Amino acid sequence: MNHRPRYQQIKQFISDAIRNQQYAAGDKIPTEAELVEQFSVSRMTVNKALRDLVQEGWLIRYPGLGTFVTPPKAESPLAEVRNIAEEVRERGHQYTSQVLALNEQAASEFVAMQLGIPLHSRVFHSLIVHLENQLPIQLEERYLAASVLPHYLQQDFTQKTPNQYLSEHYALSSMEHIVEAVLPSQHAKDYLKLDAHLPCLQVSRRTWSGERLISFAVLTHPGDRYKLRSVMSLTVQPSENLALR
Amino acid sequence: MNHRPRYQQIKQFISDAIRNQQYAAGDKIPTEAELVEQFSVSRMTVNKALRDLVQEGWLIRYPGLGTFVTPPKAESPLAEVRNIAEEVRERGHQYTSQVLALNEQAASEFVAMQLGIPLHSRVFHSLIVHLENQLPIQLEERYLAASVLPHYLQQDFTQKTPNQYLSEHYALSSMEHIVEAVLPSQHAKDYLKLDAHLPCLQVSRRTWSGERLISFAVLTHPGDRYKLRSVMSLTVQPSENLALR
DNA sequence: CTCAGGTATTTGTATATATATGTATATACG
DNA sequence: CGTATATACATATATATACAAATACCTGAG
Repeated sequence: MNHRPRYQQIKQFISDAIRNQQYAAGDKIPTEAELVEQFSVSRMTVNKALRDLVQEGWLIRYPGLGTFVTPPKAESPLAEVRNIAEEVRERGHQYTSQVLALNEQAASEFVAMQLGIPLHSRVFHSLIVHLENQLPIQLEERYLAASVLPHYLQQDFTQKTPNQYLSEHYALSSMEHIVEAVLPSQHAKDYLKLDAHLPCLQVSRRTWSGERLISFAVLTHPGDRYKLRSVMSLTVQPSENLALR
Repeated sequence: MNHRPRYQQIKQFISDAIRNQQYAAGDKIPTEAELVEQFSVSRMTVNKALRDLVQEGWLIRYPGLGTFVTPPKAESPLAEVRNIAEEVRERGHQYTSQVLALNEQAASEFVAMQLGIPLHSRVFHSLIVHLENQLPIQLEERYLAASVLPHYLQQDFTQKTPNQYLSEHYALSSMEHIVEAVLPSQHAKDYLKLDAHLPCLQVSRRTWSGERLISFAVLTHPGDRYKLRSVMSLTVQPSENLALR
């Protein structure tokens, strides 16, 4: 069944527990002796796993005391999800953004379903346009339950993208994307300065921290100008307004 | 008798055993020493066979541990890449397909670059439209190096999708997708029966088996009718014709 | 009470051994 | 040149054992 080297499985187990926040920063994790017991391996195998995790920056160890979780750097599994501001700057271009809306709403049926919360419960909403060399490249419409981040509305999102702000408060662990090609909505036409006939890429993204659903965002890109690169599998899914029968 | 090279016979024997489920995913297969015994050959011959099977994605090896059948879930996310025919049938709809083109070509600059092969080398090309209840839902244009699957052109792709055919001959291990929203090409307009102003989802997919790049395909979907669901991260990437400076 | 010293706990490190794969070289054959 | 063999050495995983070093805790002397 399990074919990978034992020490790698142990590494996985521990780093998973840290990502899931079963161990918080500063927590003491089990001793080598306890892990030997738990995994039925020799101490040197456990030691190899822990030394690796120290090397990778997950843990810090003190002889006589134990092994402790180090504060998580940018080393979240979503390191692969690049921040749009960083991407733009890496291309050597100027990044700016405009906050078009930032307010509190009662959850509509759609938003409530996406976030898995009761209808009409309080949600925060933001609408931001991201610009590369003054040219709008992404329209970001985001919703999150008010209880998730009570000070969301006080943030200045021209300085820090909502995604950055979320990452600082939650160890984001998984995402789901649904990608569609659509004609631009009125919003998109206005703020991305698009013609009505230009196709747009619309990405609906939900973000989890462990089991907790944190945020729902709709990202709209001018389709002829940007591509989305994925490292994973895609499966075809019929849209709601599909009339096939 | 059989005068194929010994190492190929060994490859065949092992990959057959995997296909026959004599070894399940994650199972440990015999060590080189044991196979040397069994086939009465030198270790280097066994080693050549096993290295090939690793390259083709069937096996994964660890020094000191052994050789294991590549597991489907943990390390190959492609279990989630659904076959379009199966997806349609799971929705209780009728699946059909039409082969619009099936031929051999010299690799164009674009195709050669995508497949990482020399310019003008021989490639197979197929153009297939997939239909759900008679309605075209995907246009699949596919290229692969002729050396990868010499009998590709002899297949009946109304019975078996190219992807199915590939999976039977290679343990597909990774994919890369680039997703764009575009207006339909002439091909797409003709075969998907779309209006010129309807946005399309265009998915460029490259498929690997281990380290080997197997195939390049462009899948076009009517954007208002289908969505693509992804379970992974996406990063924005500028397209070639981006004029920002 | 403080302090020195012993003890238990925990990690750090080193060595040896067994196993299995990774790689390189030389040779031979058709 | 590709196939196949023979040999040799390197590398990676895992176990077992031993001892060193850092820390915390307890205890008895003063």
